[in-house]
Amino acid sequence: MANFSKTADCKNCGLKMNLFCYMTDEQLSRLNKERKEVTFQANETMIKQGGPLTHILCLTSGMAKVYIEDDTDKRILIGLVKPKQLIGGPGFLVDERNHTTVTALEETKACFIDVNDFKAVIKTNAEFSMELVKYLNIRIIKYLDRILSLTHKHMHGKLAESLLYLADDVYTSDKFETLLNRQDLADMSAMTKESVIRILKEFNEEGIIKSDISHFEILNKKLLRKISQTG
Amino acid sequence: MANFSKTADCKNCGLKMNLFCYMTDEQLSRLNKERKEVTFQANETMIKQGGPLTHILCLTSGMAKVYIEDDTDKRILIGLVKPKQLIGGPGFLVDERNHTTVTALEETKACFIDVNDFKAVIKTNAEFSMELVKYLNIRIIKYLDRILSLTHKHMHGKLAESLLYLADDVYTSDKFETLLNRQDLADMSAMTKESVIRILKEFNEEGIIKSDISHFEILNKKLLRKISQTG
DNA sequence: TCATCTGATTGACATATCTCAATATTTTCA
DNA sequence: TGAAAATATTGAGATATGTCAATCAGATGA
Repeated sequence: MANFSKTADCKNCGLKMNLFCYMTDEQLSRLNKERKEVTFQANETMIKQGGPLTHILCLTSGMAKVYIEDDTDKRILIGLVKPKQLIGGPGFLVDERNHTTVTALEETKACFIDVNDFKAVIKTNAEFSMELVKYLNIRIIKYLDRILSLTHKHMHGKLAESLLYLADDVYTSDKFETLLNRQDLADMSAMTKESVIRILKEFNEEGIIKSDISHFEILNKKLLRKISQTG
Repeated sequence: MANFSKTADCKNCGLKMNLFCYMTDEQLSRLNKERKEVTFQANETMIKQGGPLTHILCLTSGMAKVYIEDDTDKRILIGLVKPKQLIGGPGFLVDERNHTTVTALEETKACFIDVNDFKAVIKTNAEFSMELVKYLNIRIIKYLDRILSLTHKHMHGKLAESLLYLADDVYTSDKFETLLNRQDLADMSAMTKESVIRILKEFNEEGIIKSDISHFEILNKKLLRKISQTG
């Protein structure tokens, strides 16, 4: 199992930044000594909203989807998590509960970091604290953006935005294969799976994308961006 | 003009907490020496989204409304700010820009705290950093909640939620007078002002509230809560 | 290989919400 | 005070989106 490590490419990449860069060697090695790696199977729940927040998770392999849920069956997929990214934060120092549900999309490994170890680092490492504040602010900006998009954009715009997110931020390619199903795309875009299907069909007919069940290719990105912005 | 001060009642009240409690006397007095107080008239823009973030503002009197806007005229009112509360955070340590637009609802005074002074405190005061992380997490939880509400609730539920927010969090009374107009209520609830008017009328007819243009009284809070939850 | 199950697709229809225009009311300010 | 401007209200009609049920297609497993 891979150790937490400082990586060179993380300081300037927004949400993808690796907070561990800012830990001292000593802190990092303590974390590496204490942490426990766990393997989740596809579709397994890694974190359940409402449950106690005892650990922060850091993905080491695989991919997971992060949801917020309400009392009924309604939910929003707020993002996908990739290796090196942290999950399970918002309740930290607040109510020590999880505010998201995280599910493994495929076989996924994650390390459990005790929140107390995390606290200890904040207390003694101002550099790290600054980066954490930055990380949280990036998240806030992202969510504010999400509020605007999901409330004011029409279906075409919302779905276009989701596709761009997958291409640019998740799979970093305009051609990708995804494990997300139609309902997941719907949950990402705050619409129904039937609407997703209909608009995906339109996008295909208009030559904006080329997609089958799990394979997507963006053919006219400029137009897709425009739809995302004006939609 | 009142100085920043530690107040006894702020440690356990979520968003209303006063971060200054966690500063050392020295830090607080430095902040008090450096800060500049400015008076804004009603409807004046205090912070403009997209503009440079050079200062964090702290309200000392009055009230302000916080919006997020997109390229078109669409916007969401994400909250009201009262004295002692901070405004203008999200771009801090990220892109040093403002991500919200803040407008004075009435004559409002605010102190400008240089972001560098703010940074200096984080660097040297772990206790304060912890509280800042807590504060940001509370905000994240709030926004996640907002995403769910605004995307999945129907108009009745969204408006009920807005009214409860005003009564519980802003005016702390089930009977209140507000400077918000119908458009503001609409922007808060992600709907049109016409819809706000129609549903307000329904709520009045059903005896759930009693309202005229600016005066509101919640008569059946239990039902309003139920509408907010199931709506 | 077939039966079964799950997810994708399609279509018809219902409805929540917005748009726009007309009117009424309130506020502003000369 | 009265005219003008801004805001609130109402109604009719348009439309975006959801709902539900039927069908299809691919995956799974005995």
